[in-house]
Amino acid sequence: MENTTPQSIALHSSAPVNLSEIRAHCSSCSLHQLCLPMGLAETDMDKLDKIIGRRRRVARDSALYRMDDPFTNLYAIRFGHFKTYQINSGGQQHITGFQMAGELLGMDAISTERHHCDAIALEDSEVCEIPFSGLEGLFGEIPNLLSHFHRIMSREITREQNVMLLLGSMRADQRFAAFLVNLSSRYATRGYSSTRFQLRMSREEIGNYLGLTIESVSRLLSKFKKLDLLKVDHREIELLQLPRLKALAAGTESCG
Amino acid sequence: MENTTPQSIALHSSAPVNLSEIRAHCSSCSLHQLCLPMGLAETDMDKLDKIIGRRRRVARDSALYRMDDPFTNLYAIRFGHFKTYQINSGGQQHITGFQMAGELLGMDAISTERHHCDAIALEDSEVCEIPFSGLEGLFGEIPNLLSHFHRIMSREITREQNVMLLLGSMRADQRFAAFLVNLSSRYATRGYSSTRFQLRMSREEIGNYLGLTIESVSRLLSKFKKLDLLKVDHREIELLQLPRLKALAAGTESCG
DNA sequence: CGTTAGGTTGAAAGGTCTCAAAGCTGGTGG
DNA sequence: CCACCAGCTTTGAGACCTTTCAACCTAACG
Repeated sequence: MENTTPQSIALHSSAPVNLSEIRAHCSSCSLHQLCLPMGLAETDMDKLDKIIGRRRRVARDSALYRMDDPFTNLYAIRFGHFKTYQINSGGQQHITGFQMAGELLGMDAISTERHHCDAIALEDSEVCEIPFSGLEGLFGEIPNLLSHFHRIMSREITREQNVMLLLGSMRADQRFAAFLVNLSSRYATRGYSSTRFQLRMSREEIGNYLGLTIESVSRLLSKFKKLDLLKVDHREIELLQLPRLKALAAGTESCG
Repeated sequence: MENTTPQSIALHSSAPVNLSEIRAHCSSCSLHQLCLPMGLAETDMDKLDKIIGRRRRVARDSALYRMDDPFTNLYAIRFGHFKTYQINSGGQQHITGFQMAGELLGMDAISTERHHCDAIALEDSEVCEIPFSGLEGLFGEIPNLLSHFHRIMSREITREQNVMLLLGSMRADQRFAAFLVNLSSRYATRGYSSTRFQLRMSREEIGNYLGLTIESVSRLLSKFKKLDLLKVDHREIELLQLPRLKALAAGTESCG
């Protein structure tokens, strides 16, 4: 049996993180049309490569960073999934997002130079460390990089506004449908199936994110199954009627 | 009676916006330690002045921009208050934020070059138009401006995460307490009283923002009044026990 | 002084949560 | 190979919180 896949390396090592000191190369990365270097010329991508730190493995359930950690790097996800959550003063956590390959983590830390949330790997994952000071140094040289960085931050703002919309004005079934539709489209842009995928998070994590209890999520899954909107087997999901799910999320259609 | 105050100009003119063509000057603006030019040297502030467009009046209830409007400017609020809201596919609106003097509007439009929400003045207000292309041109020249801009965008991300926390995991009374405490601290940083201020938004708008009905907001006000946490007279509010309100928002204390 | 918009209050309904129990699955050890 | 356990999930019943629906109030305004 081969022992060289990322997962196996992480699993067989004693240390859960920082396993890989391999330098990252944007130009050879399959995600570069989705990630920070999007649209960059080859020469500019090389410059970006020079400032990018090592690739870093993060084993399942371990932290990429924790709240209040000093901010030095942004992280681009190479593969795997993460969740980010805040802990309120009552001690309970609330998940603010699930992130997947090609997405950038840590932007909320720029303002105070400390991370505002915990970022935990949902499965064995790998990220590129992007030292922010190095990135700032490149902005003057590569205007395209700067403007794309602004677009990424702006997109994060609109993403969060959509979640506010979801939490502030949708019923439980709408929220859950919107959640599934959102995952679906993100997998689609990554070249995966928009109708069959694996949930990387537990029911509890889904509920926490959507402002629902685990029982409500479970009931909604059962209800959607009964309505033939989807099939579930553990975390394996197949969306049978994506259009109806979209209509449900939009509030156009109701599931009495 | 004088007819030269910002309000009266706006009120007596036929056109609701674009009344003022006076060029803005950051250095003479009382908000420059709160706003985009924060921490800038005098000479850099002058450069910023050169690219900043006119000041623009926005009469109460009229739009600074609308969803899908093409994005050309960011806006810094000089005085007055705004609300921003999204409209979901069902046609109902959801308020994503209330903005006040010194805060920046429009950052969510950078990613798609179209505005993602409506921005409506809650009272007669004035903003500085900041052409984004001009701002981008300055970033290379003034690194401090760029890094402060990044801090502002990052702060917007954390602000929204806090709202997600509020909507996703707080009870109605906690939400309302958190809302009041938030306003209180923002007025405090602007040099106003942290305990006495005027609500610029209707009960309906508060409820919409907090994911509650107008009736719930009204009941919470009555409840808080009964508990001697505050006094209300229409939109005039006095917080009588800010510490207890903070404890309520934090979930440390409960109001049975 | 009637009208209107915004706000308050009450009673009933509804949705989601809480609590509880049971089912399923994968891992462990005999 | 099977029994057993722990963790996650599902399902049910009742409670609770917030909403809905309705009536009433108040201030502003023509």
